[in-house]
Amino acid sequence: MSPSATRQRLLAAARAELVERGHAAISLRAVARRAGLSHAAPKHHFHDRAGLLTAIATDGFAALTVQLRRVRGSSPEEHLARLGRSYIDFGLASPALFDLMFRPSELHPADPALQAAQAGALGVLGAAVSHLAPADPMSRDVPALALISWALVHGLVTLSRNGALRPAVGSGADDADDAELARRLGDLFSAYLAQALTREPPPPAP
Amino acid sequence: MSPSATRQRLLAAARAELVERGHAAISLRAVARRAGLSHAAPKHHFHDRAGLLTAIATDGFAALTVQLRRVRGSSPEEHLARLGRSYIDFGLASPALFDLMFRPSELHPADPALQAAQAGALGVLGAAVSHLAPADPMSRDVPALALISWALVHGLVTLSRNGALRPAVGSGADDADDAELARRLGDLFSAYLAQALTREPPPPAP
DNA sequence: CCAGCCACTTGACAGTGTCAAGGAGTGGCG
DNA sequence: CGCCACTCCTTGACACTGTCAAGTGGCTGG
Repeated sequence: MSPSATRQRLLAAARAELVERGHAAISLRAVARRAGLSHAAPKHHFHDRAGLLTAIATDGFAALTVQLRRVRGSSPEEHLARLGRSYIDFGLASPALFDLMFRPSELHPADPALQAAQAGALGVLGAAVSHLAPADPMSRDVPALALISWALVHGLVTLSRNGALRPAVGSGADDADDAELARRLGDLFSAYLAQALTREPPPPAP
Repeated sequence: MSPSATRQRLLAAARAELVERGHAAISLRAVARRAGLSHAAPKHHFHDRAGLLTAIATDGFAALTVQLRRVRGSSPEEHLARLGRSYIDFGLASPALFDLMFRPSELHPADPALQAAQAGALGVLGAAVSHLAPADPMSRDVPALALISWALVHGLVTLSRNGALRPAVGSGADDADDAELARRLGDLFSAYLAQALTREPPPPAP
């Protein structure tokens, strides 16, 4: 709870280990060593290994939320499209953190702080979609559309980092192409979504 | 390569450990014990821990492919919708396996057998989408739509198992409601997609 | 018959998460 | 002032893990 200095030091060390050692092969003893503490120091602040990871994931959701809140768009459609792009960028910029955030088996999924942070991120998407089509006859499906949009961008991040999109992009593709394809697919989806909601002719393809 | 008996026994034990111990906290020594072999037996057949997991993931993609190939639909739209539902069901029926299949950090992502199995599953979705709108002026975006559809159902599975959809479904929700919501969102998406492609009035909401 | 190979075991090593117990410092209270 | 309780952290230990090196058994082909 109280952000004691050593607790913060442990968290910083854990984040560093996370980004450089990659994925969740993160070791309590290694972060303690990096923080200059004894090997059981983490146990005191975060009861478990899962407890430490939960704290990091919670911070991750908070960071995602503020990043999404910063997004602006001249129209509701553009706003949603930029939100999706921002979400994709977040996932691709810090893959290890993003991975961890959606790995409930290694976290304490019932942790209230974690759930609150998670709900905060969804709230941004929900608000954006509800602004998109407030008077549309299908507006009762609007939360559903928020979830669909979320699932879409989330899936794009996952597949992109798996290289699963690569066969579609060509033989000489690299990671950057993969990421760019993910962004373009997100844009394309929001174009389709806007078209379906306004029932106007589709926008020119990118 | 050759499906020697003990190799099969190890794989079976590993799958059993995977479903009951959950996620990838699967231990080489535990599967060897369960298979009645010595603790280093897995090393001989699958060089690494990642090697074992890669073999299981490859089998998983193969199983997903045959399940998707079995799907039929009276119309291309219905076919795609049922494919999505089948994909979601697969992910929710065996969450640990599904998790593993999309965790390249714990696999050997460059393994040719794994990549082939992965491409096979995508091929089924790609074929379904290309049948959906062959003469549509936007048909050059059809592979993009296959990827979008894949990303959507994939994200739905991930979010559903995370309980991330739960806030939208109500306070008294449980896992079954979550799964049902994921399926309904998949159906809704395919309805939107069909509408966007045919530019006809939207179908009645479920 | 026997050399070679394949499939597997045995033994060892460093590293891990978790627990119990203990110590060092600090603040409060008689 | 003296003492106590408390929080924070360390130390030591345990069982367990993945990985490697070396060894063993049995089957096979020459």
